[in-house]
Amino acid sequence: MSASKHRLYFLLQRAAHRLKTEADAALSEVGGLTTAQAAMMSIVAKDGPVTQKHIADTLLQRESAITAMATRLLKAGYISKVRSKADARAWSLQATPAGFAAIERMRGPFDQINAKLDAMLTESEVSKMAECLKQITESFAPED
Amino acid sequence: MSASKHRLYFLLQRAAHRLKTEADAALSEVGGLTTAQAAMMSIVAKDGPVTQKHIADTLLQRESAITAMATRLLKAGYISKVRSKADARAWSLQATPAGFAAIERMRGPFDQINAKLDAMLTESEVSKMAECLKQITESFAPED
DNA sequence: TTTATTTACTTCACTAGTGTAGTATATTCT
DNA sequence: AGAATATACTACACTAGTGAAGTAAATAAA
Repeated sequence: MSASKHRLYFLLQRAAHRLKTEADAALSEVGGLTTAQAAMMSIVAKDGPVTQKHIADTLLQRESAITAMATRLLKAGYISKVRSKADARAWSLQATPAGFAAIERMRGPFDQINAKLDAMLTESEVSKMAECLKQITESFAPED
Repeated sequence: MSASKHRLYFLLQRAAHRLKTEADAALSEVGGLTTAQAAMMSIVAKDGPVTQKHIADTLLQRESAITAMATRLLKAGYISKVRSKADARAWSLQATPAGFAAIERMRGPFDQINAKLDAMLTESEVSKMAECLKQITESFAPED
């Protein structure tokens, strides 16, 4: 049991938590977005008008989490939320100019974090890590 | 920028979140503990009577998070909380028999998760991952 | 020995997620 | 077309964390 010997689960959670907290601190300095908000905004900005289901699927989260996050982003003025013309059940979310601006502001801090990661890991370590993390996410996908 | 190209930050958060959700579901079936509670209980059980500060340092979390978690674990009857004899400010937390029993029950599900990880990753991948995750946690330690 | 500072913990308002139970609209099956 | 089912979202109670502001005890400095 190599994974249990190394306590891989614990190490993964701890690293993720530490990195998230650090990123949140860096983002709060330039203002506007938290890392969780940044994750959702990136999808909204990139994939054009999206439904909440699309976001939930991409982030591997529940629809209820997206409802709550959309409410916060709406209140902050970063997204617009109108009924989808194709489906009366669904919403159509889009980034506002203020939303795009907030995404721009967060780029700097995020580049710095990535630079720090690149400084401590070799290129092959990064790509190896990425591969393993993808595999973990896939293998632990719901209902399998 | 290898890390940004691979979106390492995003992959790490997503894998951690997915793994945690899956582990929580598995633990809830045997009953008693969540993964967050399991993390704290492991420390309390292993390191004997501990202060909340010790737990906060080990888990890289704020003292306020530990206060809240200790309250829940106390209510569940998994720990005892008495004043430290050495330091009147501090508490002395210890696992109760019910706490030890809960830890035992969670071992099965956790072994299964580790087995799944071992099945999809080679031993060298696991140890390499562990090393990288430790390095990330250290490099992003507070105040540096 | 007083004073200042640090330390261990608490409280509070907040973000952010799960999971369950609901509503309203779409879709599929006879 | 009508009935059954699936889908998109909401509401709610809950866990779990941050960060700031506070209290009381311990330690260090004067």
